[in-house]
Formats: sequence, structure tokens, C-alpha cells
Amino acid sequence: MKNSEIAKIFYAMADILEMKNIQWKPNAYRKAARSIEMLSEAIEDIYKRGGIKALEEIPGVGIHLATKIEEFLRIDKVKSYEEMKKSMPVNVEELMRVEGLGPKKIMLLYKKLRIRNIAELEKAAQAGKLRKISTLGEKTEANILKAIEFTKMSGKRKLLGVALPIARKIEGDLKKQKFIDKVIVCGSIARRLETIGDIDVLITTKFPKEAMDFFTTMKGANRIVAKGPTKSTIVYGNVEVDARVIDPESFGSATQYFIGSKDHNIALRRIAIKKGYKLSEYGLFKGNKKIAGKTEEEVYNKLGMTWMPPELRENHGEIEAAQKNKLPKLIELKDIVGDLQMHTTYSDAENTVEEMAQACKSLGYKYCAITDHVGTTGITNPMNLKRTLQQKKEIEKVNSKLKGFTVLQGAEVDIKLNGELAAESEQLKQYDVVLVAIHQGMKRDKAQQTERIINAMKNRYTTIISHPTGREINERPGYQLDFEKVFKAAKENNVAMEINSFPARLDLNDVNARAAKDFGVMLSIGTDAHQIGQLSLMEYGVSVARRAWCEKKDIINTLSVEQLLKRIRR
DNA sequence: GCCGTTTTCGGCCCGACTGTTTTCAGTCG
Repeated sequence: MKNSEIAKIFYAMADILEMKNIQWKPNAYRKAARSIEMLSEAIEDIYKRGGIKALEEIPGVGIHLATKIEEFLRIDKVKSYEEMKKSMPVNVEELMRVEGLGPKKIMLLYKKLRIRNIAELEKAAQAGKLRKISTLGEKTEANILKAIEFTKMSGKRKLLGVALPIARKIEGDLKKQKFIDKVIVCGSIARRLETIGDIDVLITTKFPKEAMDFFTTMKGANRIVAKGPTKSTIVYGNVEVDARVIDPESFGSATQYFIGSKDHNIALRRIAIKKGYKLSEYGLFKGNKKIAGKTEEEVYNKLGMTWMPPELRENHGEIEAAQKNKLPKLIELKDIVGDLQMHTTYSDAENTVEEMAQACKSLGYKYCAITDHVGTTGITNPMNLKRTLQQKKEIEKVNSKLKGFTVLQGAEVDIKLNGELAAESEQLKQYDVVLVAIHQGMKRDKAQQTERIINAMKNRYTTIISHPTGREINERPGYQLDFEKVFKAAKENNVAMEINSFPARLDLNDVNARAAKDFGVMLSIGTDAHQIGQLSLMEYGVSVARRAWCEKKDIINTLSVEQLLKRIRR
């Protein structure tokens, strides 16, 4: 999958073009980069499928950029980019990560001081060289040093599972203030993106000054990056948090704007212009007259479409669907009635069967599946036949105790290198659900991994493919699969694909889950909980499903236990 | 460089905050 490499090159080219003061092209390169980044299909597959013409189908990619993509796929570099880099030997990508530094300042710093990277920048700033440049000053110099510090400290994008609790804490602390009316977390958190760059908070109040004063000095705020009457930025822990104060009359247009995404907003604003309107965070205007803005519904309706949940706002077809009133009715957390992946003290987790079952029941579920590990490599206490039968007795006991709740016996079985399961039929047939997963041999190539998974699906006991790509966000990319073949086989064999809810996994991801759904493959959302506290991770899996346009009917653990067993048994 | 239900040419989303520029460019989202 070369999508992100190509996107990175286009972003870097955009920055260099901007440094050279070239108009419009930078935006075109960035738009293309964003599209490529969000593609579900590997760009090399798109090219294989339809050549240059297929590449030009990508939004924002025309003949020139398509040619550059082709060049990269053929010779692993883009000549015009190499030439650009030669003329501008600056690590733009690295320097752009420094807050407050953009192409123009990077250009200036290179021209005046020959600064090419963060290390050189830091040295020059510490030596007081930046303030001597006529258009910069002491404050800029100090801010750059602080920003470098922040860049070093904060590192990668945060997992949603890390950022969301922080955002909720900030939201709660703000709401407690009596001079604050409403607080809404917006941005990528509202859209439930799997990783988060910063936290965006929208506040309505009649006392903006008090709100901004409180926000910038609240407990946990380490540094004020910017502070104005209606907009401020702080560093909270090691995350940046933006807060924006808005008049209640503009609440809808403000949340719409602040939730994004950027591409969704741009598309909406274009539609507004075409209709002779202007859309901003303050409202939808016809001339000077505000025609919508109090609610999001108003804004979307006036633009000729229905309201849509934040998770859909990525400019991935949701606008066209909303114009035709054909949006999906997204699945909700309350639709989930069972959790189909969790572990107990039988293998590598912390709670007993009964503790897990009780915790699931108290979450309002009707059933859960205990899916302890079966396999050979790297697992504590893998389940064999004897212990499986032992556990079965224990589950029966728990089941007789719990009213209106069913504990299913399942397993998470290793897929061997050849695609066979790491257990005999004698053992497999004991289980109500059999999750299968790859835990070793992740470096095999795409064709081998695809065949391996498809072989595992052909086993008559397999019900669910668990964390199908093995990726861990920010840690490892996971193995490559030919998803078309995998989903086709899943459909044929009546095997469900899992959306694993663990924040570092979220596997399948939103894009692949949407593709699976489009193939008619059933999905299962499981937490993979190793302790009772982790059962609440379900909301992250549901978020992925929502971003994947999934409805209740697409997810098997919205079925009653009877329906579920009927649906998965073969 | 891309794109078209007003356009194959001439547009390209909109506004807040900062710093140092006394009127605005750069950056950010």
C-alpha cells in the first residue's frame, strides 16, 4: 500500500511550491494528497486495474498528478519532487511539524540562516539568531523554541481511546462553570477518527471573557499557545486543545464548521456559493441576511440535504447521499446486545468467567462469548480439549445462575501458517463461536496471507475472523490482504469479519469495514477485553462501524442469542 | 494543478489570532 507515501510526497511538494510563492498549485497538491490518504483501495491496485485513467478518477487528481503517481509506482520516486528537493534542500516535512511555522517562514529561515531541519532551527533560536531577522522578533523566537519542545514531547497523533477521555474531562470541567452554557467536543473526536491531532471544544456563553480566562488557566493547562476574545489554544497534558466561544444564535453553523472534516466543509461551502449563499461558522448567509445557523439541521436543509451524523462527514459520498435523502441509519451503541470477544483467567486475562458475564449483564447485554486463546505461540495457558470441557461446566453453572443472560463458549484460535486452525475438530466442535486470528508469521506477503485467511474461513467451525489485518496503530501496519478476495470468501463461507474495539487495533478499520459491508459481509464488534473495565471499549468499535456507514442489520451482535446462533451455525 | 447543472477559462472556503508590518501576511483549523 503506497497511498501514504504518495500523499506524503504531494504534501511536501505543496509546501515547497508555497515556499516558492506559487499560487493555487499547493492547494491542488494537498487536495489530491488528502484524497489519496483516505482511499480504501491500494493505489497500486487502482493503477493495475485501470491505469492512468483510473488514477484520474481520484478526486483532485488530474492528468499531471496521475502521471506523477504512475512514475512513483514504476520507479519509486517522482523526478520533479527530487528536483524540487535539490533546489530546496530543506526537511520541510519535519519543520512543518513545528507549530507556527509554515512554508513562508521556513523559506525565510533557509534564505537568511540556511536552516534545514529542527536541530538547526533549535540551535539558531537558542543562539538568538532568529530575532535578528527583520520580520521576526523575540516573541517569534521564544515561541519557536516552545513549539519545538512540544513537538518533541507530543510526538505522534493520539489514539482516540486516549484523547476521548481527556476531552470528556475537559468538557466536564468547563460545564461546571456557571458562566458557561453549552460545551461540545468537536473536530476529529466528534467524527471518531481513529487518531487525534488535537482536541476541539466549542462553548456557548454570554460571558466570553470569563470563559476564555477560565479555559486558559484551567487545571491541566500547561501553556497558552494563543488567547483571544473568542478563540484560544492551550497545551493540556501533552495535547493541544482549541476552544472557541460562539453566540447561541450561530450554534448549529458553528458545530458544523468545527466538527469538519475540512473536505466536507469545503464541499458544503462550494454548494453554498453555487446557491448564491455564503457559509461560515456564523451561519448561512444570503447577502447580509442570515438564513440558517441556529441548528445544524437548518444549515444542511437549506443547502438541500438532510442532516448527517459527524462520523459520516468526510466527503466520502455522504453529501450526495444526503441530497438524495439516502443516508444510512447508523448503528448505535444501544443496539449492541452482546460482546463476542473476551478473555478470562483461563488464558491470559484478569477476571473469571462469572465476573465477565456479570459485567456484561450490567452493561445491559443479553449474552457474551468467552473466547479464550487456543494456539501454540506466545500465549499463556492456551486452551486444550480438557480445559475446554472444564470451562464448559463452569459456563453451564454461571448460565444457571444468571437470568435473562447467556454465556456462550467460544475461542480465539490461531491460524497456522498454512491456514489450518491450531485445534482439532474434536475441540472446535465444543464451541458456540470460533474466532480465528493470525498471531504469528505476519511478514508473509499479500498473496500468502490472503490464501491463509481464506483457508481458515473454509474450516467449517470458523465463525469470525478476529482483528483481520493484525495492525496496531502507530506501532505496526499489519499484514496486507487482498480484501476483495477475502470479503468474497467471507460471504461465501458465511464467516463474519470482526471490528476489534481495542483502541490501538480498531481492526477492521473504517474503510475496510465499509468495503466489507458493501460486499454483504456480516460484521461482529468485539472488545477483546482482558478485564471487566475493557468491556466498555465497545463504543470505539461502534464508532468504526458508524464511520463505515454500518446499520444495525450489518452487525451480528445486535441479534438475539437465538438469531445469532441460527445465523452463524452451518 | 484541478474542474465545470451558469464556466474548457478563470475561478479556487472562510475567519480568528499573532507578531511587529502602523495595515497586513502568515499560520491555523
